Amino acid sequence: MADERTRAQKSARRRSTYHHGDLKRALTQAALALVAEKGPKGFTLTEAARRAGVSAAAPYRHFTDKAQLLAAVAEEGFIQLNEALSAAGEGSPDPKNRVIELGRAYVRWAVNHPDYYLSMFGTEMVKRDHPDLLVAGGRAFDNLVDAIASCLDSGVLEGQDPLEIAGPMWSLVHGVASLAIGGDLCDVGIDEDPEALVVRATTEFLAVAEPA
Amino acid sequence: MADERTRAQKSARRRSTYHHGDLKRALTQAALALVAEKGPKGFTLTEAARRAGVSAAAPYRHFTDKAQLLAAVAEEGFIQLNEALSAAGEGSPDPKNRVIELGRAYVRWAVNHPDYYLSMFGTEMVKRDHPDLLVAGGRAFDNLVDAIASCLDSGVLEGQDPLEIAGPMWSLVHGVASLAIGGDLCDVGIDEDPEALVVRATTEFLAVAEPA
DNA sequence: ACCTGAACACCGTTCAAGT
DNA sequence: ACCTGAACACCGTTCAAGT
Repeated sequence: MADERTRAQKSARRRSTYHHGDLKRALTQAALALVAEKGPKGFTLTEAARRAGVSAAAPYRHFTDKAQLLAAVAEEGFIQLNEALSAAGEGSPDPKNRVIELGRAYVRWAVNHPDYYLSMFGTEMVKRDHPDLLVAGGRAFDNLVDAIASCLDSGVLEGQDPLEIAGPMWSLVHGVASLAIGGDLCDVGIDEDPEALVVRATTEFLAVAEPA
Repeated sequence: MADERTRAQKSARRRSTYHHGDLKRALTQAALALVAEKGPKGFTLTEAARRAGVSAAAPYRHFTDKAQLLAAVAEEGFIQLNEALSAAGEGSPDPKNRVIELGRAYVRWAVNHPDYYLSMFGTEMVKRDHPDLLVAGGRAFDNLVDAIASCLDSGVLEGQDPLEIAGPMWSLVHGVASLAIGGDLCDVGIDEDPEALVVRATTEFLAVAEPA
């Protein structure tokens, strides 16, 4: 209504007791903060609504359910991861070195943002149900595929399909990130820094595909 | 009441409508079934109690909280994984081949028991808080370490500490298992069978550490 | 169109009380 | 010692009703 319009426009003064403009964005922001604070496990739709200043039922005007709000968080995670990877890739002109640096940047980002990472690869929702999430995830993955393709093109690595190398490589990198976040490496007595470990492992792994 | 008592004593001779004997075991069994049916996410302490035929408060006589019951499930998972790995190891006398077969068996077990696997590596509880879990996990991991140590001893692989190879190797194998279960590999267009992928990847990885 | 309020069917957990 | 019953403080979700 007219009243609401005004309120929204001077939000700097009036705030949002009346939840005007983009509650959707406010909820996503609140969800992001909550996941960062308490992890994806402690994230609650009700509390996200509370922080956004609306009733517990309000979110259902913008998200079909809790999982969809969590998917929005995960999507933001993939976007940020993608940015971290792009930056790392641009900083490493040499194609093979770039692949290694992508691995390092991936693990670094994951370890520094464990809650995001868990929301991206946890089981609270099924990616398949959230197309935007698949797109964002695919974009992040493409950094790796492109770098490997460069290696193949320039003859630094041998192989046909870059995916044949990208699969194992992603598995390795995700495995390190995942086990590091879970504390599992430490639990079995591996105290090596995860970044160092992934650099060592990817370097060795890539050595195999080198031309003779 | 008296009625219930009678029921307890017969139901196949003795049974446990009266829940006496080992409710702890009954709860663990119920939890196992629930996790297998609905995944660790859908697992509920209340329903585990319901299936065991007791009130929602009863479990607290045997477990401090929900996480501890889930830890019992995860521990059982590690025990079964350990058995699968031991069997695979014994079937492969050649040391290097044994390492590869351990990777294959690991991924196979994980893909065939995704709910167990998720309860073992999910975030519903912190392993650190459950010593038995660390022990069981360590035992499973030792299969890999021992096999790698055999390779070093027999000179099939070069290196100092088996953990230096076991770390990347576990990361790789866990990464494949984890991404396969989550459907992430398929999502980015990698349709290769996870077992085949892990065999290929570990074989290549081990080739690097071969003596010249 | 967007939000509230009240309601429903659940949870995990605690605690007095029973046997 | 082990379990129940009732209670508490939450959830996610739905739906009529307000503006």
